[in-house]
Amino acid sequence: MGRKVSGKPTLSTVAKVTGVSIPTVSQVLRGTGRISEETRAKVLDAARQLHYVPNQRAAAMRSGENREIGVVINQLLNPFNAEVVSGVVDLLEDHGYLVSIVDTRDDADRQDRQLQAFIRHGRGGLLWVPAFDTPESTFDLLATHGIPTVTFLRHVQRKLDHVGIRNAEATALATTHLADLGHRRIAYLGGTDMTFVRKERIAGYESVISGRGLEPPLVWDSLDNKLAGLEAMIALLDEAPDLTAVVCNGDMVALGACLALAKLGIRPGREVSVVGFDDIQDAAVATPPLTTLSVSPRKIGRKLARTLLDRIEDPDMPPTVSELSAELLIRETTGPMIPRVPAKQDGA
Amino acid sequence: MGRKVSGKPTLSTVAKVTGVSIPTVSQVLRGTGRISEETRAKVLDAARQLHYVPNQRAAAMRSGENREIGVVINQLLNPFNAEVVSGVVDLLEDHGYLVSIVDTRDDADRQDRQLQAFIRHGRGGLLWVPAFDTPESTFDLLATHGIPTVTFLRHVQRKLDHVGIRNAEATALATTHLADLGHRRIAYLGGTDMTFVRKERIAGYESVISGRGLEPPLVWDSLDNKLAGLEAMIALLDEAPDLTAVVCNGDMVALGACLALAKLGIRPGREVSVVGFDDIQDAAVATPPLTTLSVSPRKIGRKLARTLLDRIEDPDMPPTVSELSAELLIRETTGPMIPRVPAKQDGA
DNA sequence: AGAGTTTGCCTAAACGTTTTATCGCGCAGG
DNA sequence: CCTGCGCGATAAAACGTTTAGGCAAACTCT
Repeated sequence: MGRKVSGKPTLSTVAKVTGVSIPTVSQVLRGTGRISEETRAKVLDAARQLHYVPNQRAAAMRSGENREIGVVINQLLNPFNAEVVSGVVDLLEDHGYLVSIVDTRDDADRQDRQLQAFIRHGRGGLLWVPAFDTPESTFDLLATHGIPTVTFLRHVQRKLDHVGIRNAEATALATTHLADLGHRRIAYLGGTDMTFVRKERIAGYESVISGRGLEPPLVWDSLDNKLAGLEAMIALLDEAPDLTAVVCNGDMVALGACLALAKLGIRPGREVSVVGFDDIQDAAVATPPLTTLSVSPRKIGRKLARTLLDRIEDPDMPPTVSELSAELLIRETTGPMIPRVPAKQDGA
Repeated sequence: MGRKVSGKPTLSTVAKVTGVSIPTVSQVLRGTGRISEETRAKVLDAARQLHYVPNQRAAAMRSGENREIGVVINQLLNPFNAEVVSGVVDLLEDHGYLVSIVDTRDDADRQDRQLQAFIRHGRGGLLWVPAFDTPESTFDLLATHGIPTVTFLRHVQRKLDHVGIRNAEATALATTHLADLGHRRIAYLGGTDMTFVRKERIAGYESVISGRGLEPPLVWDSLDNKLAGLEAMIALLDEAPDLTAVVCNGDMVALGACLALAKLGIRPGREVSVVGFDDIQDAAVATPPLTTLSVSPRKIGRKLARTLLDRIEDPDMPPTVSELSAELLIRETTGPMIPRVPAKQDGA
């Protein structure tokens, strides 16, 4: 006995040991077909003793089934995204899927390679935040291979399922809040390219500005991290010293902006109000705690997962779009407007 | 023409269109074997037109080659980890690997399921931060299946390759720095379980305490996030009001601690000094900027990837251990010791 | 007891590749 | 004119599964 001791155990190994045929082993392990109690026990025993682990690749190849899904995200370092992914994983792992994540860093070429790889390696479904300048050809690629795909956050193409945030509604909410507090000169800070998300958010902001007849809109660019937010805020105040409120494109920028204010001796929530977006963990523990627009990332994650599962089950449904409303969490970085004397400010 | 229009194109489709055999197509696409210029051109053409994408699963099954590697990490929300992963991906993607990430959230059961899944799905290599209470059986599982594996950060088992940080050296550096500034009552804050990492760090801290004859060591628990760090710091000061310096288990905790100090009207870097660990992005832009121990996460990432590649190339090498030294970045949360009058403190 | 049904297992084929061995062919050398 | 050889391509086998179909033996029913 012990012909081929080395090498990983396969169905054939188990079959040989047990003295039954390969399909029988397969059926026992998967609980299909008619099998006598006796054989079942023998097989299970042998499988356990050999530490047999099925080769999912071979299985998938034959059966077409595919329980591996890919998450393609633009920036894993962003805590909001990371939490969305958490929610996704929760639900999908419960359904027996293996979720594997990949970070495009908003580079369309990298993204293309990664998607190609996902296709080659046979992912059964995709959750995707399209990179900034995703070309049309990338969508064609996915369409050609008919992989069930749900985009999220960035709503780029209507042919795919989508889960997102009611961005315009959210920023309108924030801007209204500020207007109600008496602010009349309100800027929008954050984002760089005119991404779809940002476009929507700015639209919401501008609608309130013009609806309330406030000072003309002022949009200022910034990358999505604290340091950039800090620098941008300083520049912005230099440009518009009479500013009393800012709606930010994300919490990272908002927190950076607060740091900038502190550095200039201006108190966030007093002389200048700041509203963030995302409600990342840090927002609640910052000093002062950040007023922000909150959409539970885990909820988005679960919604995403559910949408993908539905799509996998019925690939021919018309595309679905779900948009979740944001909630305004009023903390301490917003307060009644206090007219500002545009003071001369020096660095540091 | 157009027998089977639907369905994904395979080698056989391309072969039929071109009028050559399947192996010929395979050889052309992979650049092996002897092929005439004429056929080569024909095949490439057809492949392109059909949008043919090789089925990597089938290929891997036949050839045994395996260009998919898995990253198993304990907490993706931690920015340090996320940056390590960035470094890994950089290098491995260049080598034609697909890197997929999975988050255990330090749950050993989940980790087990995920590793099982990785084995079933045939990952060719693993980069792994073992979860807190990883049982021995998990290591057996990996050993049985002989998957090239490199652990990082948590050095749990000597039979596997490892890339880590010289933890004891690092905290000793920090503690020495504080002692040099005149501090005599220095606490260690952060971490909960006695993980290997934490054990090493505390050892480094204690060695300096006893070497310099300072006040006896004081170790205080905290989860690894800002809020927990904040609460822990308050509790710690309550316990030891004469404290003048803290070495922290991570930047998140350290930043939380600084928030706590600010809340109590104590200036970090003046009345109480704080040293962090990791140098996450926030550390540099915090107010005041955090003195911290820095190990370039991307460097770790690249080292990790390199180690794994070596291991895959030669599976029979004896296990390798690489440890990177941390560097002390002195910013503004540490300063000369000022004797503290243990003031009565009330909440908020 | 014979016909029909159920039970328990097996054989054969298929999934899409890669690999190994082989084959026909034209050509150079003896 | 036969032999040997390099070239270009092919046929067949293999990877580890799952699925469909089949076939004896053991039951059930009249």
